[in-house]
Amino acid sequence: MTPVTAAERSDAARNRERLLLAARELIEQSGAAALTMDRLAEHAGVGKGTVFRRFGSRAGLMLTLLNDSEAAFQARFLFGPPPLGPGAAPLDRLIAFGSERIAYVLEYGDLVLAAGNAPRGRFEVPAAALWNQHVEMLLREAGFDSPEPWLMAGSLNSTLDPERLLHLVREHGVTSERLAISWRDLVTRVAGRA
Amino acid sequence: MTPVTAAERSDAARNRERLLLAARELIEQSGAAALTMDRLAEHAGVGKGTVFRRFGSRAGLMLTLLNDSEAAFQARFLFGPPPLGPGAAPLDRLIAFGSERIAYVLEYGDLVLAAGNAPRGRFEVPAAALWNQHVEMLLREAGFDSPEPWLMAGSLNSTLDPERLLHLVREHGVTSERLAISWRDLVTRVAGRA
DNA sequence: AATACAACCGGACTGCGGTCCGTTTAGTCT
DNA sequence: AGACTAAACGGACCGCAGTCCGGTTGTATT
Repeated sequence: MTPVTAAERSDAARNRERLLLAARELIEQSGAAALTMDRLAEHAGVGKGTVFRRFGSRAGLMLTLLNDSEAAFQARFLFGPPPLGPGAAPLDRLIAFGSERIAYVLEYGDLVLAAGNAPRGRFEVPAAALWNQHVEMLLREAGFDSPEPWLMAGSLNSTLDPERLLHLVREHGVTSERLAISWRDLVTRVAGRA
Repeated sequence: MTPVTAAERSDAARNRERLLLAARELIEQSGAAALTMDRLAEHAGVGKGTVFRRFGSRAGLMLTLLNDSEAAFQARFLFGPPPLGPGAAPLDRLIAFGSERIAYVLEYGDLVLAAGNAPRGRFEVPAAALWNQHVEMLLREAGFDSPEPWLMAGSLNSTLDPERLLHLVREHGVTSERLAISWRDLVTRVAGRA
């Protein structure tokens, strides 16, 4: 295989694996919030510069750590079984999308939070663009007619902001069930009949 | 006058004034994003410790700087003339609330952004609780019946998140008019008839 | 195997927000 | 006025994310 973009050097690949392994170990021990780039470099037996060359920033590292689960989530709402995936009624898919997203955020908690402190805000992230597009598509399919469908999709998505969800759960004891109910209520009113 | 809580010492009061003046000067020169606590201390001719004792954190400083305009905004939606203040139909007040909030966020831009990086997130801020309460009240008055009115109010408010609004305006050229239209569309669907 | 070079490495360095604590000072009491 | 004390002061200090650059190493070429 001769890739168009030059292949990654072997020592670089080795260090990337070391770093990801070390990161997961440290996070398992003390949580993602306590993970500092210095400690990660030390624990992986690597210089600090290497950490930043690989991941760009702390948020980039967290994004990389979340990559697999995020890809799995995307695969489920794009191609998976109903009601999340194609086949169900658009409104049902929308409701399922919110519920699953809420569950995802609660499961990965601190990791998602730390990934949110990206340089140019948390809106440039490719994943966010995909969610927006997906919600917009479902709105259209549900017969939604509005002057600003793209902004409406963004509004609905901002409702699922990890910082907000985790704040409600951790500081106010709100359950994921209540969050899901509130989401269902919201999208039902916006997109369809009561 | 003999206040219950001990009066502020004269040197403390003098330094607070100095700091606020210096902060406004520096912000006028280079914008709020470029304001560092070290520079502020130096420009005010004061130790760094003093800055933090007064305002607690950078976010606290920004909040203090916004205090007057925030109080004015609150007075307008609580006691001011319709359609923002009491007297108009609840749905119209809700629509006006969003428009005015959008205008406020765009006017104070970086200041609001910097105030948002508070210690325990941007949800503990007293002002946020008041907005929530206000939106929830207007929803009830509009005949809104839902399993989770408080969460719904929070969802609607999260739509007005400064980071999101400023991102849309600055990176995507969205106008405040379009944002206001989208808000109107959202709350109309949630709270009332089209 | 020797050469050459691009990619990579590491850790010292910077600037930031925030803390700590020994010193100074404003207000009060005698 | 002089003494006392709680409050305020200031700047050295810390841990952090992120940058920089002189030295090193993998890899392709001959």
